[in-house]
Amino acid sequence: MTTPTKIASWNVNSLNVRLPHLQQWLDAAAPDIVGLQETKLEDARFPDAALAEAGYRSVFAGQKTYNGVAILSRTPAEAVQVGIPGFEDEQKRVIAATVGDVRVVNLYVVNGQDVGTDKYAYKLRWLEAVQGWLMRELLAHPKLVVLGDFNIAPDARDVHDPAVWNDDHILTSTAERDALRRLYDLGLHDAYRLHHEDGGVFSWWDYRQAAFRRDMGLRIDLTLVSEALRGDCSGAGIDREPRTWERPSDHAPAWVELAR
DNA sequence: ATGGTTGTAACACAA
Repeated sequence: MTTPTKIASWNVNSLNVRLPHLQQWLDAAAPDIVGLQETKLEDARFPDAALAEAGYRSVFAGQKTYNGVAILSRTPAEAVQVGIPGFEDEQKRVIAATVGDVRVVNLYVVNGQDVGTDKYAYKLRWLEAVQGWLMRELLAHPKLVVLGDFNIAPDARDVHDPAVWNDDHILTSTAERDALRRLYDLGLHDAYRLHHEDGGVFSWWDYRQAAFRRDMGLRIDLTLVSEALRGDCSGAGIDREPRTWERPSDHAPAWVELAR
C-alpha cells in the first residue's frame, strides 16, 4: 500500500499577494505536485526560497503584471519546457516538466475576453497550437497530466446558470468547447468527471456581485489525465476553503490523486 | 445589458 500522488492546480492571481495562502494550503493539503497560474512575477522575484522551506522545489516562467506559471514539486522537476514549441508567444502561459514517471503540462489558457474579439481569436489559435503539441507530447510521454486554468467550462453542469453561460458566451462558447473536446479526443480525460457526474461544483467565482457567497461559479480549472494514467486516477476534487479566506484568489485549487 | 471587484501599476488594462 503506497500513498497516492496528489497533483493540484491553482490560479493564485498574484503569487506576491497569495504566498501566505499558498503556504497555508500546501501545509494542509500536502500535494506532491502543484501547477500555479497567474503568478504575475518576474523570475527574479519568484519566492523559491520560501517554497523550499515548505518542502517544494520550483520551476517557473513569469513576467511582470500578467500571466506567469510555475510547477512546484516535492521531488525534482526535470526536462523543463517553457512555452509551446514552435508557437511564438510573449505571454508566459505554459510550463511543462517531468516529475517521477509523470509528465506534467501546466497551462494558463488565454481568457479570450469576449466572443469575436482579437483576444478570442488568439485563444482559439493558442488552443490549436496546444492540441498539436500535446499530440506529440503524448507520444513521447504516455503518462501525461495536463492541468491548469483552462478558461473553458466543459459543459452545462460546470456553470451556475447555463442560460447566461451559453453557446455564445466567453468560457462556454461552442468553439471553445470544441477545442477542449479535441484535447479529449487525444485520449485525455477530465479527471474530475471520471469520479463525479454531478454538476454545481465550481473552481472560479468572479470577485464581483458577491458571486462566491451566492455560489455563482464555473468549473474552469481542470486536470486531464492520459489514457495510460486513467486507471491510476483514484480521486479528484476542488478545495473551496481557500476561496473563503481573507483576500482570496478568485480561483480555488483543484486536485487529483494518482495511485503510484 | 452594463457594471460590478481585484491586481498591478500608475490614473488603464486584464480578468
